[in-house]
Amino acid sequence: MSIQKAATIYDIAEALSLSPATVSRGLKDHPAIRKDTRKRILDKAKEMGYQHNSFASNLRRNRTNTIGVIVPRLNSYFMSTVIAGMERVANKSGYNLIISQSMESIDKEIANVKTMFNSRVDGLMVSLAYDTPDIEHFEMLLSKGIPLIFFDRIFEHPNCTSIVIDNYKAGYEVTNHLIEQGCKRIAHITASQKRNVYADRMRGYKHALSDHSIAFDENLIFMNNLSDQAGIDVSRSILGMKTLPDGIFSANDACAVSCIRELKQAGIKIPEQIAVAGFNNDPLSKVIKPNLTSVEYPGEEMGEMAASTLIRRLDHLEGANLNSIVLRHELIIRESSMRK
Amino acid sequence: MSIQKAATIYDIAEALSLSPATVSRGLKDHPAIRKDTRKRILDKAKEMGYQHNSFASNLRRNRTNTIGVIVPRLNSYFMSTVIAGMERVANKSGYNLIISQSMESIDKEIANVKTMFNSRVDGLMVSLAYDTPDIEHFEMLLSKGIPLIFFDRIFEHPNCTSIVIDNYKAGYEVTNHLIEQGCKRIAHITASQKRNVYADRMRGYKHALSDHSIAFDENLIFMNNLSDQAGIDVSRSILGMKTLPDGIFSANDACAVSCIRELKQAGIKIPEQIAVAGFNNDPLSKVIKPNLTSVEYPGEEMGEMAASTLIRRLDHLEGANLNSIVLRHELIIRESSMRK
DNA sequence: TCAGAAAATGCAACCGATTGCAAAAATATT
DNA sequence: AATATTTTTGCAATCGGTTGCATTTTCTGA
Repeated sequence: MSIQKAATIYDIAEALSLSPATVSRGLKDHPAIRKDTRKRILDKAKEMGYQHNSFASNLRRNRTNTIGVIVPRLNSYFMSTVIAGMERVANKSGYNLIISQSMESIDKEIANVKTMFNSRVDGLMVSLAYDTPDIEHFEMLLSKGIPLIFFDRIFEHPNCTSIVIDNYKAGYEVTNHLIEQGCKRIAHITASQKRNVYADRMRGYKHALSDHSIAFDENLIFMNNLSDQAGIDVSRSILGMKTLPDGIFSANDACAVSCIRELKQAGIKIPEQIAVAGFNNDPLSKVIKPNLTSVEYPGEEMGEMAASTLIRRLDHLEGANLNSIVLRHELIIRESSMRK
Repeated sequence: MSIQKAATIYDIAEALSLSPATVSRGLKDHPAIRKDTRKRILDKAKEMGYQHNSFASNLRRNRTNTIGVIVPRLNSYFMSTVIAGMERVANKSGYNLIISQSMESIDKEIANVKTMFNSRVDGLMVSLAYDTPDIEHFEMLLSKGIPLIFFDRIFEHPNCTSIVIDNYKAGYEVTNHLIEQGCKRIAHITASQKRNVYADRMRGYKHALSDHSIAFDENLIFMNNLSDQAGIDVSRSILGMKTLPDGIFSANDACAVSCIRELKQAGIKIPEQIAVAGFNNDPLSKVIKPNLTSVEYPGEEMGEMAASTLIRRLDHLEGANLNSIVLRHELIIRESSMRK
């Protein structure tokens, strides 16, 4: 296997008796280059198999054309959908994506930010870990003017754009729907209240209860990591209660699904005895029997929005100073909560 | 927001009346630097908030510490699991991951390879698109000695390591199992036979049939993109057949699941009338009723393997010249195929 | 045909870290 | 104390594009 050295603009310049400067300009669409000169350069470049060296370019221009992404975990349907959206937009605009996961740990998140910073990303898109208390660890980026965008699990900050859905409203709608179906004791499964997504949904839940004069009951709140196992644990707790709840609102679908399975196994009728609703509209929700009521949540669009907002900002285009973008959401009512 | 300029080794050198060369060496553990000098350098670096500039370094060393990944699609459970594994390993070894998706299109795949090449990735990990006919578009990497690793959807090549499972054997096992459950007319849903994963599973299917003296029937083969919709289409075709098949082996779970739903809706009893098996052990398989028989497929491990093999090769370590790594798989038998 | 304007190209200094080799400083040897 | 060794440090070139400004070439119009 012969390893050939890459052709540079110097090689092209020499071959055409031009200066590297002219070649550099010719390779882009710099106006001060004659059309035929540009053509000669382009042809020769192709002939010599020239490939642009981004590092030299980055070094000089102090830009990397790389965008960092930090997410809690990659292996969820929602998150991979978001990333797919980001990738599409970034790629179209000539940006690369560097992706890392915090594994829901603040320490790993801090380490990731440092890595991103050292990699000189042009901008960063972040969805926060469960227990991240503040965003001090992003200060090094902000102080250097590197744009930071939060999506889904956000943190309010004057210099950062956030892409979210209205979690409060969605939480309200879900709870309201369950109440309308006759539920009076609605359990809520949620996660760290440090995160807006969970805190807001909970607020919506509480508000809907109070709007229907239902007293909030601390014992009906289950706070965990929303995993399959957590769903099983919650179900067991529920089954051990003197009075069963008649509704469950889970802050994600995975947990709701494993609840349903566990409860069904214990002979509980869904939705007759307990109506269940989840969140995210994961593919699972259409497969579980009974089909799971959930909130449709535009992951791909969220990713696209985050990326295009960031890129607009990087390219100094207009309309990039928004502080918050709220995407639509939709309550999808299915059998798991329908008592007619 | 004040934007401060980054400190460079020149700044440190000046502050300590040293040369940039010494600082550069001091920042690493170069043996020819006195301990106390190194300490002074390190301290000053921290004090000045020095951050290593990888671009200058990359430019000079002609390395990027970046690994490219090209996958057909990001938004599947299996793929995001693979990527999670890769990310973990890469991150631990100080490599970044640049990820892009081919959307199952050869043209996009070619474009992605070019981007990766221009980004000067140190190595590339690829799972091929459906209809990629050859790997000519990777030649530019290979001729430059850039390591290329295929995983899952591979292409045999003397210079490339492949990470796979034994798809032939798995296909055989699934089919054999269905036959043991009494199936005699087994439909097979698969995708482009250009891809090893599908061709091998099909070979296993055929071989199992012939080992049980069951004639291969062209009409029982459905070739499509294995999407939800494809599953629905296949189900309709099946329902329109004079003689129904009594078994279905789908090359992925998503398609198997949508088949089951469609068939159940048409009143077909699963597994009594038609036994069904999928592939991948997607979370869906444990939720669909009846639970879906499938093949467990170690995504995370595949990702870890691909990344660690590549990194070993980049670091010129031993044991990195393997041509093929075959991971374990396991047939998980569930209700959808159990006729006792 | 020639001055002057406009267009095209070239010069040379960057960007910041790396590294072979030379030079200087510190230590050891006689 | 003078010389030979061993450690440390510095010089300067290099990686490959980019870009402000100067210079050359081409084009206009009188």
